[in-house]
Amino acid sequence: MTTRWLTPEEQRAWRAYIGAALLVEDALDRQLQQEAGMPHMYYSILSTLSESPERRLRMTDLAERLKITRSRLTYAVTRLEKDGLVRREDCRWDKRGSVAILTDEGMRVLEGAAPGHVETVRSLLFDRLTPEQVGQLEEIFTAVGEGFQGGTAQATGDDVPWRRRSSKSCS
Amino acid sequence: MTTRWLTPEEQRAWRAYIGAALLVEDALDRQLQQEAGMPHMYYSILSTLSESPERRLRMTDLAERLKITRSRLTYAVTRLEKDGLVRREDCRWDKRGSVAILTDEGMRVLEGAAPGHVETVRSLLFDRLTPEQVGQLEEIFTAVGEGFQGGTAQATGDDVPWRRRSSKSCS
DNA sequence: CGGGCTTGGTTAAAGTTTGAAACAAACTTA
DNA sequence: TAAGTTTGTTTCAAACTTTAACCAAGCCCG
Repeated sequence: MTTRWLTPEEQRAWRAYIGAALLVEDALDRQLQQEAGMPHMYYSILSTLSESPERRLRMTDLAERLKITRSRLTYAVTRLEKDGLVRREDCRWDKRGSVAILTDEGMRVLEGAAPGHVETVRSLLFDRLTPEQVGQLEEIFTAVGEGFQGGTAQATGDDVPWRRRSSKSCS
Repeated sequence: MTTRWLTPEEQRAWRAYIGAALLVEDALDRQLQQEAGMPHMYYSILSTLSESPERRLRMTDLAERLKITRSRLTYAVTRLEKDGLVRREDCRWDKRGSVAILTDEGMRVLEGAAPGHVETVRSLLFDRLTPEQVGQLEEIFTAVGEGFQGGTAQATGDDVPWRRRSSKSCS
């Protein structure tokens, strides 16, 4: 089949998106690196843990929510553990498993970094959008995200490497 | 001043965006790594060069268009040069400068990879959006991107590290 | 029970990105 | 024009990500 190239509108949208998304992530990383000494993803790890019951989550669940690989998470948690912001514990129900737990210190650091982070997100993104656009943004990326639930694979109807299964809480 | 936290709508939009953007970038990287042996950013470098007059661009201009640091670009171009896809030449007008040039081999590789890449972009993004949403996407990220033109700096009205100046073409 | 497959998590090596110097050419200006 | 500053690019080390094993614990079924 002959390639369906992008239409001019699609090209403009794609370029605007790719460029701005990169700038936003960079700015976010820089801001958090300055004020909290960690990149955005690490902040997200703390943040996700803080919202979980007992501030704890199994590694696989955490990876799944953050949409990152287990290996990447292992590395990150090891670093955060060294910094005393997260602690690991063995899962009592499944001896293979381990749980990441946000420490009090981690909670403090998170709370200290949150205002600056939110302010940045706001100034980069929401301050520039109308309320309608905020709604559109949500719809667009919800739609895009859903594409990853059912195995969209391209040309070669391959196996889907991004889908992940779930596991019991193990609180 | 007390923090202006995100509203529930903003939170939903932010989460949908962060998650999906990550998945998209990952999928793009994986697809290009498979089919072209390079990450998305490297592909963008080739692509940008291919659209420039004489397929050449000064390092700084290239970095600016791609919204990446010069250092990152240097590393990438060094690798692409090793692979024979790009060639460097000294700038005749400004002896400090150097130009990156897409080689014929680079052009071939790019052309070979383009269809698969476009197909992926389409299946991940545009196939899931209505034409109106494509328009909204462009507007949203154009607005966001414009925020980086005038120095938006946050809380501490600091110096702006992302703004870059321009330089002569040096064709 | 006892292989053999799957799952949860880590590890090692290679590749990439970052951020702060280092350098050298170009510009400014006294 | 020498001294100081800015600009274009590279370099280096440290931090991070990826990929592909690897290992142990659960699971399945004859």
